[in-house]
Amino acid sequence: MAEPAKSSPLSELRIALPSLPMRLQEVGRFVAANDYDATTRSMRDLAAVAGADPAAFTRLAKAIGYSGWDELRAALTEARRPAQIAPFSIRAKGRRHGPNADVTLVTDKLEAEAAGLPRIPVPPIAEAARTLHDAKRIWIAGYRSCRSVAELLNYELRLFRPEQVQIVGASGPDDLDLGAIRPGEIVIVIGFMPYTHASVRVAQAAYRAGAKLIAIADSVTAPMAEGADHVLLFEAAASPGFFPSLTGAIAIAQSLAAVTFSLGGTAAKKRLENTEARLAAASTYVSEKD
Amino acid sequence: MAEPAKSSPLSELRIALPSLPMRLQEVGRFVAANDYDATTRSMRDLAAVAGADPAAFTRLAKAIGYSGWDELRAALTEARRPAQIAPFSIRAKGRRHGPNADVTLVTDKLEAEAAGLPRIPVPPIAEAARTLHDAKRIWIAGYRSCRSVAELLNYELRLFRPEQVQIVGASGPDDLDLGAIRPGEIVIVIGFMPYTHASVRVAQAAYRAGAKLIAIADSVTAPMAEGADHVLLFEAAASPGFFPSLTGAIAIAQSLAAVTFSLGGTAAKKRLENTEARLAAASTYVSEKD
DNA sequence: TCGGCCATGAAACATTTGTTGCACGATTTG
DNA sequence: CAAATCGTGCAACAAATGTTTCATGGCCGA
Repeated sequence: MAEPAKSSPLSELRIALPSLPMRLQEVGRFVAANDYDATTRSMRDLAAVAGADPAAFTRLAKAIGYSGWDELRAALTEARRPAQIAPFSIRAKGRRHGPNADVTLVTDKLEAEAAGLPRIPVPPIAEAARTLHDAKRIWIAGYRSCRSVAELLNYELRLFRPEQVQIVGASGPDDLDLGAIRPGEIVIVIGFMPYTHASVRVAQAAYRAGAKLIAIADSVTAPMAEGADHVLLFEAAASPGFFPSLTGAIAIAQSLAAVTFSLGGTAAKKRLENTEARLAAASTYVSEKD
Repeated sequence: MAEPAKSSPLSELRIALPSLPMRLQEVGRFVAANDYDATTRSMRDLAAVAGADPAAFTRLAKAIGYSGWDELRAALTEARRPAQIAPFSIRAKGRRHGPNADVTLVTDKLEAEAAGLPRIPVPPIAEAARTLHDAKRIWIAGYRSCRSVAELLNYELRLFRPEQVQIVGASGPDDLDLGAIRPGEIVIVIGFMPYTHASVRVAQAAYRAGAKLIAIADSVTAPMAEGADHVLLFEAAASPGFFPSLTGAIAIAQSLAAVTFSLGGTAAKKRLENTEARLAAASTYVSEKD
């Protein structure tokens, strides 16, 4: 059942790609990677650049269900056609229902989130980063959906501060880690309404241990923001939909990591390079090829 | 006066327009108003649509200083070519210093990310959500920084599809899960450049198992996007800073979950309520108080 | 090992492309 | 008023485009 999602010619191409002969795969990849040239330049031109036979393009088009290269190109051209600026009257009406209410929902969501990002107060982020820069040890805590933010922050910070950063509860019960917090260390807690007990406990533990606390939250009245040295605010409820949005929190986390890295100067850069070299040596990544 | 700013062929055209013969003015205006078609369709096609003589296009091109229509079109094509992703050497330069370079950095970052969100192609998200809606089982895979996206998606989907969603490698080696993938199931892989081998392996396993594949990636040429039934694109390199941005990927993940939930109708709502009730019973949340 | 099949590149094909020469009418100039 | 000039459409042209055919070479099954 269910259509194979032939939304764009490019997706049709991708779907069919693995089952094609090798040469057609090459050509197909080339088209996917250079679809702009595919729509503007001639088949023979493309063949010359791609180092392939012109006929391969025709065969590719037929292989994925078009009558020929011309038809494939026409489809690519239409798919690429710039969206008209919405006539405003059209956008207002018919929201919510209709055949593609989904698309409207997502569009609204993205717009709302995009609008929310510039409203994030920036100076506290820079200040918090300076605190992180001086820290000997950094604990990060986030629960439920905020766990994703915590892990991203943990990951990025560890790229250039490997031994000094860790997630609360990563290697055992939270309480073990909470007991290990020392004065002068830093605890970052991420959370928004409704707040989990666990995150509040971390915040309290930090306070009791004499550690500095950075709260990434949706409100200054959030329980984990009480007594925090830095509160970084984002708008969780800014976008439509049923779940609060984490886009702002992610943006903050990334900014925090970026500024902290930049404060680290050459030392941080060096450590990042080491980490990357290690990953490359372990062949974590797919090597580049054209 | 100096040169009249011949930045783009279109402005050259506009400048020369008033001094041209009437018919050429018409054609010139048509080209200016339909420059996308001018780059993609043939001269004769355009002439038919514009209701003009094909020769007029050649004459127009010569009148504004080009050797012929081909050269004008080439210029228009280049002017329209989508911006490349920053070549990395350029991105590093500039900014960097000054009293509050940090604040500037973050502000730029947030702005760039905000600008990137509306550029996310929405229809594929809605389509992918429909596929998810029909799925019996959903696997999610993301490695390194993309793990955070994978976990967020996993979390949100499990709120209303508890038994049907799981992260690849969550409870053992990846390979155990990869062997368990069945035809008709769905695999979601998140990744951007540089791509990890692990994510590519998951995508291949999905393909081999006959499962549907949804790729959330920064490019249609991403290895895990090959053969994917749906590719959801975001701009990882859109923002300044040293790490790619995951904001777009997070926004996509959230949108995907939101649409899938809305497709679930009352059944999904019911299950969400059950989950929330269970969490409340376990007193996960801090009770509201003012 | 043989025979059929498929993938692939080169060349020939008909079609379409951009261009140019020509004729006709309008406009300007002496 | 006549002659020259310019703007314009039409049609023929050579060049290019996309397609098809054919011969070749490799691969797999019998």
